[in-house]
Amino acid sequence: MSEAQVGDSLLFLTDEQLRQGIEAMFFAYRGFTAAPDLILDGTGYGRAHHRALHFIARAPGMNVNRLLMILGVTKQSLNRVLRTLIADGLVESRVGRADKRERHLYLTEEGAALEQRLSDAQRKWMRDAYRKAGPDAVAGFRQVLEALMDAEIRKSHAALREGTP
Amino acid sequence: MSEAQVGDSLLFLTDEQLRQGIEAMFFAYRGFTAAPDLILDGTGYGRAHHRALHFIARAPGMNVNRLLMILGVTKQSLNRVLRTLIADGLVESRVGRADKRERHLYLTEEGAALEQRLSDAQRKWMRDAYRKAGPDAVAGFRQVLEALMDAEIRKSHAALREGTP
DNA sequence: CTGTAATGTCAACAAGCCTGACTTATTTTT
DNA sequence: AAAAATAAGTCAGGCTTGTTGACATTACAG
Repeated sequence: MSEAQVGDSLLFLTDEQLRQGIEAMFFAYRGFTAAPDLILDGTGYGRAHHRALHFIARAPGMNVNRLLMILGVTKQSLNRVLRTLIADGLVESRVGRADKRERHLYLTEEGAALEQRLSDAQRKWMRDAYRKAGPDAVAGFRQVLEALMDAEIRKSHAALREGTP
Repeated sequence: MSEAQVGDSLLFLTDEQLRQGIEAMFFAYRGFTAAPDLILDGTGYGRAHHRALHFIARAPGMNVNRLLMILGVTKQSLNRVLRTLIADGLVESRVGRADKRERHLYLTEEGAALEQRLSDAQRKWMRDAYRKAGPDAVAGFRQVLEALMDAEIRKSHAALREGTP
């Protein structure tokens, strides 16, 4: 509590301020997933499917192992999701050229269409929030989020932004 | 990175920038919950228990209905969590004075101790991120989070900051 | 006394995650 | 060429957290 407020930009780090940040993160994440969840309700898919679609759309041709690392789940868990998406014709799995053990993942037209709907809803939400908060706030937002990721996760994130890992 | 600060203040709203924000949110939330999850692993409790403990600690004497609204789950789901916490002596449920139908929730000493451990870990994570990002970034972060919560959720959050709803 | 509200309980079920053990190809190493 | 490692997939079983639906208890209000 009385943590020596040396006037020096430490004042905002009270436990109370931190707690408010934690709660804001909790509520914001709920708001963040609400829009796609609504769409998914009608489809028979869930958040896990959404995440897979998102990252396959993001980096088409990604192999299963890399997707596994990005999502941070077990292959059994991912496989169940992927199996239904492939069976339903939303995702296509192609044998690797260089290494035939690998399967490279692509969205079909139908898969891309669903991903678009989900993505549009979520981006709209994000865009509205960004507009309300303004560009400076957005820059700060991104900085804090980056800092909140741990080192390993940040790598996945960086790899996605570049072309290839 | 090359974060395109062309002053225009609309340039950052490209789909690509929004998508990066969405992904950052996804990864950051994982980092955000990682520390308490580690502690919970040893205890036999899960995130649902953590959330209940958090909000009971935050507003001692809160009744079940209010906690229900804040958490946004069904009473059956919360009840299971609450039942184990009460049975294990981490939470105490007292009959309301004014309205004896209500149950008011309090942490026991043991409950407060666990909540502290969880809270400390999460606050440490948050504090480190805040420090890395700096005060201006934190202000922006909070602004965007507020905007990301939808109206209903924001009410829950506001209710917590005041005394009574 | 009756209707409504707040709370709690039981049962059944699904999503989504996990571990462990194992198979099938294929590539790499020895 | 044989052995080891890697990528992917599969089966079986378990856990947590969420859902519905049906119903009981208690207490307040008219």
